[in-house]
Amino acid sequence: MTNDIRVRFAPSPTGYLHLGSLRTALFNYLFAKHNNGKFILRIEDTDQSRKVEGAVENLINILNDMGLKYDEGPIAGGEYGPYFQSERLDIYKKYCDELLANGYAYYAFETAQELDEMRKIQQMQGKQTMYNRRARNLTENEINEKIASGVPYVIRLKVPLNEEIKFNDLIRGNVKIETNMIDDQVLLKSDGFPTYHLANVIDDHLMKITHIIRGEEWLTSVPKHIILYNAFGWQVPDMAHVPLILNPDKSKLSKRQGDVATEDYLKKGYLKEALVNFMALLGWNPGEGEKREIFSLKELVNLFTIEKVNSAGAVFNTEKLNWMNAEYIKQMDTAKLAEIVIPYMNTAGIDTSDKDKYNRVIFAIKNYINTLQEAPEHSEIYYSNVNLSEEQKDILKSETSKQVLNLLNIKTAALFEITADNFKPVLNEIQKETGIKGKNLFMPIRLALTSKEHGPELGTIAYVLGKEEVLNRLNILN
RNA sequence: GGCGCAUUGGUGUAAUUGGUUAACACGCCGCCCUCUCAAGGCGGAAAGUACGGGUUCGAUCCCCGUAUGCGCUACCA
Repeated sequence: MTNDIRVRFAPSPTGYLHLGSLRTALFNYLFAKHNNGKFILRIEDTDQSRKVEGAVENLINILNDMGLKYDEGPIAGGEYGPYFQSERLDIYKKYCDELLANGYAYYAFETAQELDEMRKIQQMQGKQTMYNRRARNLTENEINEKIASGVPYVIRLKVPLNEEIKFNDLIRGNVKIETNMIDDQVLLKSDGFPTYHLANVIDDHLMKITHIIRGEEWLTSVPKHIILYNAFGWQVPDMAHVPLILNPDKSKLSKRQGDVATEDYLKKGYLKEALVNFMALLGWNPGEGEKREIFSLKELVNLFTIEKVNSAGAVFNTEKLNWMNAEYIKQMDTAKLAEIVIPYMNTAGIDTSDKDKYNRVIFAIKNYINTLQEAPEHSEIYYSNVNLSEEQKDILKSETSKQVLNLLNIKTAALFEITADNFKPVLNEIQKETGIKGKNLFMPIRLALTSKEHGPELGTIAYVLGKEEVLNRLNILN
């Protein structure tokens, strides 16, 4: 690549990784890796009131967990650190002073209450709510006096009036906004911390970010950023605003309508590979006749281009996720599956210490589960005692049932052991010898072995239970 | 309210630089397999591309308007 591609994922540490953020991170990662570029993690922790303990560690862990390893960032380090915005305060201050000196920014002294009132009045008048830019008219003396007497202040962006800002979004094409509609955004808060707008422009430039890929919610603030880039005389990076992820009712994906944290889905037993695969296809696809749906991270890296990202929001469809997760589970090595399912089994009170049996259980349930969390319920028949209802007992009391079960008992006892495929022939023998077939043959056995009308084929059930347990369950009936 | 963005079956998407019987996947329905439930195999219903105007010999694709949805409208990101 001629010039090095550098992108960043810049979350604020909220304590968990929102699915929308996951996808933004994923797209950044895919774009970087596809272009042999660098993927940078930067922590946007400029809001002191929203600090969450341990959030950053968690974020880093989950990102790594998902396979989205960053090249530069907290802990990993890099040439352009620090990667915490809270540790870059002096940098922001310096550039802010530069803006002030060159007339691109100005001091303002309104209190939060005053601004609230201003907005309320504007609202009542049906006007657009924005700062009325009145501090632009303060004289130098007034400003100096206020600062000297310790009045708290912020620094605002002096938005050029009566202009039109145009930019080209890699996903949406041309976008234009009148500067008169743009607020004189606060750049530096009264606590000395920068706002997102200031910090992100400075950091992206200093960190040599070439492409900004972020959520659609930022689209309307791009002009503010462009004004800043221009004020500094910096080149504006390319931008791509990815569509939002939506609830089934098309509102923005929110907690109220289900889980939104990546961690929640991992906990529920969705595989990270499946989750990544699924999220990638939300708002993006390789196009051009590509018929596959299942892609590894590596394949995604190969195929990903920003131009193929959609511009409309995408509904998060849990049913498709379930299907995809089931696909990954089916393809997974059984031993590996057995291992990662253990915690789910143990929480559900299933003892997995008999490894031989446990592995047979996993083999049997592999095609039945969409998520790891569903494993215990499908394993129950192999571990819990048979518990028949009165109705089921009646079925077993019938003449044919007795005949079948007695014969099965004898024939099973005669087997050295039950294997994956020697039980079915036994059933065939019984059918031949007794003339009983179909439901009358199989259902009594199914009930005797599991006390359930539904389940895997009997050969599998018997194999999982093993000879001893099959005989146990048959004998309990007597 | 203002500004911005979006709009292909229920959902996710596809459709060479405007010309296709509008394709694929999930879901749904049916059939096969089968003792049952899944899985798997086969097939089906489901959009004429939000609506209305243009441009064009011809628009899912280009332009305008309307509607709807979403986003932004903080000393939050």
